[in-house]
Amino acid sequence: MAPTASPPSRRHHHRPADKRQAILDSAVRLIAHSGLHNTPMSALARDAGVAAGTLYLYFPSKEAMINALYLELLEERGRATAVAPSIVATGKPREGFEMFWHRLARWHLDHPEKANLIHQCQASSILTDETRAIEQRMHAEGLANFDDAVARGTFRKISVQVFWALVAGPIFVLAQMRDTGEIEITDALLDATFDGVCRSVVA
Amino acid sequence: MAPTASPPSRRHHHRPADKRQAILDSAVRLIAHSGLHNTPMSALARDAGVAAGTLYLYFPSKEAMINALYLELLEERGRATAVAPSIVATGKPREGFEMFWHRLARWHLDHPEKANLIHQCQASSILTDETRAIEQRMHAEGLANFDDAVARGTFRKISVQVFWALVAGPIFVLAQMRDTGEIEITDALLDATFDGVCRSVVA
DNA sequence: CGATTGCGAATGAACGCTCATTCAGCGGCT
DNA sequence: AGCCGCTGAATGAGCGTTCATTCGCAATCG
Repeated sequence: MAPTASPPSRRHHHRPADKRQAILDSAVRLIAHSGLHNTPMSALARDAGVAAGTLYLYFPSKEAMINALYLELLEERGRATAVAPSIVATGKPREGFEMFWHRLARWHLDHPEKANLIHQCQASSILTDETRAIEQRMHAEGLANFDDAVARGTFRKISVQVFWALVAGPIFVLAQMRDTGEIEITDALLDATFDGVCRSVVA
Repeated sequence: MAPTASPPSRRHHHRPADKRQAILDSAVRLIAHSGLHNTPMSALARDAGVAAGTLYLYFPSKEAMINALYLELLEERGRATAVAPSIVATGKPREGFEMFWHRLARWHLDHPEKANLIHQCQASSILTDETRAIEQRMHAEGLANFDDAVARGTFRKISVQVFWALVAGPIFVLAQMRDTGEIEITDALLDATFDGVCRSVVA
């Protein structure tokens, strides 16, 4: 059944290769295309090039797999949007913010399938309480510098929640419009949006 | 099971009462609670006080039912947020906008189950092309006055898409945070958000 | 005015199918 | 040989959907 070229087998043993990652990659692609609940484990296994049973060597259940995948995507997005502390620390917090926003927007637009999966997970009721708790912790970390920035007068005096809503909300809507084919994302459109976002939160 | 007083209107036979609406109401409640795909038709029928087969007298399939429900919710939201033309026509477009925004926010916050269902439908791949097309038509109607308002200098010169992203995005994020119990919505929080939105789109 | 009949609405048990999950066995490694 | 990662056919629960049957009412008949 081995279809395409097999990877240049890991020397020493055939280890639990990056099979796990292959499974997750397939999950992202298929679920973004067919939906969380129209993607059977069998299809997932076929696409990843493993047997159905193999999935259960890496994840205890479909639900657990989705939850793990969700958290890994959040982490990946967090890494992709992290701004070096050096930039924040220097007197250019405004630039740090622009960097962050553009990275967040870019991530959602460059990885439509991953962004879509995050969206599906949030809407469906598949995420466990534990996952939600971990997510909130990550979110809190990511916005740790916010209070400092407000204190320095970088941002207007608003709560973190309002800040996040004003900053991230527009990105999510743009991403969704793009998914439905309603719009094409251009640099001009992004810049215009960022301009609006700045007016709403920057002091 | 007949709950409220039935209108005496329909002469001739016992007509299809508001059974259809009862089904849709149950759908909103159960789906918001258990998720689109963890809500079997059987549970829906039980909650609505009808037999399983009855559902198929009103809708040809589950998918068709969801699509119909989705469109009806969009219409309801459209009606709830519509601003009288008289207000728009008079020299107070700024007030018209404030009215619209607060109504949109209120609707999402006062009807968490309905808003949640809309969200779930958009994320899942259950909506048909036809439904998406109708939705876009409705959306275009709703934003018909936008160009005029820009011409009059009410709003900054931005595209409709950017406008919608900046205006609605924050509301969706707030609603989602509220659903997960992350925040409690207060008038102050809403006002702060609206203030930010105004800065981003109002000239 | 009561009995009878016609008919569409409503029922709910049954059907077929899909899908998550399991497990007995296989093949290659050391 | 012994181990281990992996396989994939088998399992059975749960779901959407169907349809033969029943129900309730109104018009018609005696």
